[in-house]
Amino acid sequence: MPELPEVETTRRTIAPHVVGRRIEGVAVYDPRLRWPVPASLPRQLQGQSIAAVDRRSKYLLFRLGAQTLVFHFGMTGSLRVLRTPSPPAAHDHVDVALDDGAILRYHDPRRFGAMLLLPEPVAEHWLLAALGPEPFDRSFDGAYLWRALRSRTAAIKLALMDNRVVVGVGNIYASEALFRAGIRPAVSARRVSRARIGRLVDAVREVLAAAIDSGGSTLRDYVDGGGRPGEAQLRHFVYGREGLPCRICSAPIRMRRLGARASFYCPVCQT
DNA sequence: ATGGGCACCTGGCTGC
DNA sequence: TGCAGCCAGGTGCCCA
Repeated sequence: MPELPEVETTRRTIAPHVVGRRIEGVAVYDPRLRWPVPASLPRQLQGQSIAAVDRRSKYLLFRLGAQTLVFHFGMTGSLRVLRTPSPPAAHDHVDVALDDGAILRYHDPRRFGAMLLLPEPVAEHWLLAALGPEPFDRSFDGAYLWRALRSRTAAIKLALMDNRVVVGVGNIYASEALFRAGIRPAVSARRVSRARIGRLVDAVREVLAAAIDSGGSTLRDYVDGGGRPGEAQLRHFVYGREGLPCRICSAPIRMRRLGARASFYCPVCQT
């Protein structure tokens, strides 16, 4: 599901509806997520006001003051704002009712997602504490990535998807960024030259920024805070395009598995 | 510390 | 039409 662009698009589409609002009540229809939604959560959330909606990695953070309501969407999670109430459907897990009548509804068929209420500073919670830099942060540059990868023997694509190296890059955008940088996904990370690592930093930023501009990628489940699908999947150069002609050189796109994840590349544009 | 593989769960698609 | 098998955007955890 959601990689950084999808979580960020959700954040942007939801924030105008929820910032400054007070939580009237919470209904949990099915607490079975990656970690069970605590029975005490509705009582703890009731009456709290949402000061801001932030994102860290693929986590969405609703700042409540002393606590933060944290969502992770796993593979199939989505969060949307309902302006007019409707009865919960299959896989709708939680409704958060706001003081203006809007409903924040969490939907997650595969239930790999999470909903947690954590004390501030939430950045120090073990789930977030070991995360690497944000891709748009200044600290994520060629020098940093070179240092982070120079001793890593794993495939460059797997290293790029390692949250300790850089956050937010999942299976779609790892393939897309490596295509843009001209690097084959299976190459050992430490064997990629310093110059190409620099190009990869730019490629990661460009790919993620373009996907955010397109409202994220919708392969199956993803919708933004308004319930709308994204369009970034229409602009993928390699992901999901095995056998189709490369958009640059027309060579057939190839697929191979790395760490059990499908990885797509152009055998001509990437070396 | 790093790497590899599995597990968690549901639904959609393919091929027999 | 039915059904088994495979696959899917993530990541925590176990073992080498």
